[in-house]
Amino acid sequence: MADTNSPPTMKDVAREAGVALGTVSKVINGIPVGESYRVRVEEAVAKLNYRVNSYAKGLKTNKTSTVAVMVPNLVSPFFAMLVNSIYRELSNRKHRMLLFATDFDPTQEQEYVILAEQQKVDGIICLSYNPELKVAESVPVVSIDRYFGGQIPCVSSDNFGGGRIAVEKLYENGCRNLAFMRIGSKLTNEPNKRKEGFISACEMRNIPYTLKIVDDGTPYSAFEEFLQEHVNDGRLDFDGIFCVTDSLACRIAGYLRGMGIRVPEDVQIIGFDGVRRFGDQEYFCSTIVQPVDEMARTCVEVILERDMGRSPSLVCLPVEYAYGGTTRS
Amino acid sequence: MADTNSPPTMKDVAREAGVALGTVSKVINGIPVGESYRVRVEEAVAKLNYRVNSYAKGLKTNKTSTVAVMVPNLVSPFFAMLVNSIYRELSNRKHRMLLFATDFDPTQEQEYVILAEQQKVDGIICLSYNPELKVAESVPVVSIDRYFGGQIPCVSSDNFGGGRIAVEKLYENGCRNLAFMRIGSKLTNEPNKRKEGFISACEMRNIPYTLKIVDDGTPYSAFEEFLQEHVNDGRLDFDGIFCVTDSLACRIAGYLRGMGIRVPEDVQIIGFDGVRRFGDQEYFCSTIVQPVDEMARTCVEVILERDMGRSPSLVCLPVEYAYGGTTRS
DNA sequence: TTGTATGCGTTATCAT
DNA sequence: ATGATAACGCATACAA
Repeated sequence: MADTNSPPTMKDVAREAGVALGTVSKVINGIPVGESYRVRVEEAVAKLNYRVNSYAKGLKTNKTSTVAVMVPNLVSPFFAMLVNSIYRELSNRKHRMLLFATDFDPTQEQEYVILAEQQKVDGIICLSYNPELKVAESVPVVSIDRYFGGQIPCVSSDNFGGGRIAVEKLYENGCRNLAFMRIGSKLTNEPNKRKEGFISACEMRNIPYTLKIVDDGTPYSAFEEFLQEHVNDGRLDFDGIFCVTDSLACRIAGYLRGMGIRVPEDVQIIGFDGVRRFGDQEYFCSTIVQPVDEMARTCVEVILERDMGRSPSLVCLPVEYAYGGTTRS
Repeated sequence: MADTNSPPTMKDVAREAGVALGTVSKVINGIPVGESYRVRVEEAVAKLNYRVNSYAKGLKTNKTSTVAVMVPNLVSPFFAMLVNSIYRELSNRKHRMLLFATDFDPTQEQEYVILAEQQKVDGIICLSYNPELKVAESVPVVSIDRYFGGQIPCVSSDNFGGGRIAVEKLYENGCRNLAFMRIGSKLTNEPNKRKEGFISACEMRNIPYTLKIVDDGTPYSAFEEFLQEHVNDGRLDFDGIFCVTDSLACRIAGYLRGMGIRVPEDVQIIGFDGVRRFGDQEYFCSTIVQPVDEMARTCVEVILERDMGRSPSLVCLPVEYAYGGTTRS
């Protein structure tokens, strides 16, 4: 037995089993073959511990069963949750996940798209901050939370509806003077609609509101100063605050408590995302929960089944409110 | 121009540039070639938007520049942090990351190892819960937090030292009656040494201590009941608790506060891991911080440079205490 | 039903 | 220095 230390190939299996190469291939791929042949091949496979070489297979078939997933990072719990769900979905469909973290850098995003193209992935699922991302025609792409125009389908949650729900909930809980707070890129992405929904609901109900919106990179102390400006005689001007993310909501709650203002007794706060402590414990704050599993499932479906009929260009999934301690039940 | 819609190959580039195939390959790989040839090839590459097919390359060279990373999930902040750091490290070294989530399931772990082998990855970095994981000789493996024996190098933080540091810190802060709490698999992995370190330090200082250790799958209410049993006249028997993870520490703190016992005034708590709210904000609790970046760097180094001299079989990296609100100061 | 031969896109070994 | 050609491991069309 010429047992070199390199992994066995189909040829080795064929020799071991005393059959032809094509027969081995058929057995491996579940194509019917004479019973006795099948058994002999299977024995040889087991004996040699044979593993099909996906690189050879991918080269031949032009299918890699691999999808690239591109997000800013993995430490933000929302991204982590999203990637986790996408992974599960891909795994269920027998696909591998090649992961790229962009750190919000448009240049890196473009480089990773090129890498993914080289890897001949079956598709790219991206949460991109590059408004002019270029990607080859030949590789399917689905975008999360950013609408690139008709060519690239976009999956997002109902950000507008979420903004409205937050206002409705705060109103229902007795709030009559609201504030919206946001920090983030100026790019026109879907999450911007959280603000639109907030405004729309406030105006419909005739609720006075204030917006505090700052660009990415602004120190968070800007929010603290803003809050201090709105405290008179130890009382905050607002009795309800809607924050663009749970992360911001928690920061705001911390500032307020530090200023001696009680949450939720004096002011109620609702965030957005629906992330949980340690991934599976309670919500960090009362929040508008994004349907992460459905978003992940939709992304994967669109990527893997896009050829059957043009897929919808923008799918918007429903959100819901969840109590997390920063509202009155 | 026969412009089929399939991506251009080297052959197309060669034809476009009017040179031979080998010349194109050399240009692509930075092998010196006549100036005029190089320019023509580069122009053709740009014009056709050519991308090297890594599957063909990988098949030929038997190197894929891809590393498989296997963790239980991505939503636990510690795993998320770890994967994030490993990703950065791989990315710096121009490697791709193929990610597998095992959900703590030994069967899935074994299947993923086979998948990774098929993918011909350059190595596998795993945080495994399968004590008898089988992996082909030909693919390098590094294990995190579990020592498999001499063949497979293991990277972990100084769990024993961390346990000692926790005790020292609690003692220094005035605690004189300690408890250790743990939930997790019975498997002998490195984190078990947190308990050993705790005991060792307690005995060295002659501090009375109690252990509350339950198996994976036990409901958390077991801890709550345990605590209730140790409350007399509204006072807890212990004045310091060391928990095996930050996650558990936060749960314990929650139970205690619910029972009217103040943290850190009545009892101080130290966790383990050093995870932060939203990945980048404050620590969840006072904690023993694992050197995640160093662990990631070490894993990647061991995987990518293992052939030069036998790599150490067990590397243990230093941890440190950090204040996070559940201790005094 | 089984075996043989060709080619996927690339690198590398040859002559030229 | 450059161009033709043989593998890499597999799937598949075709011949037996």
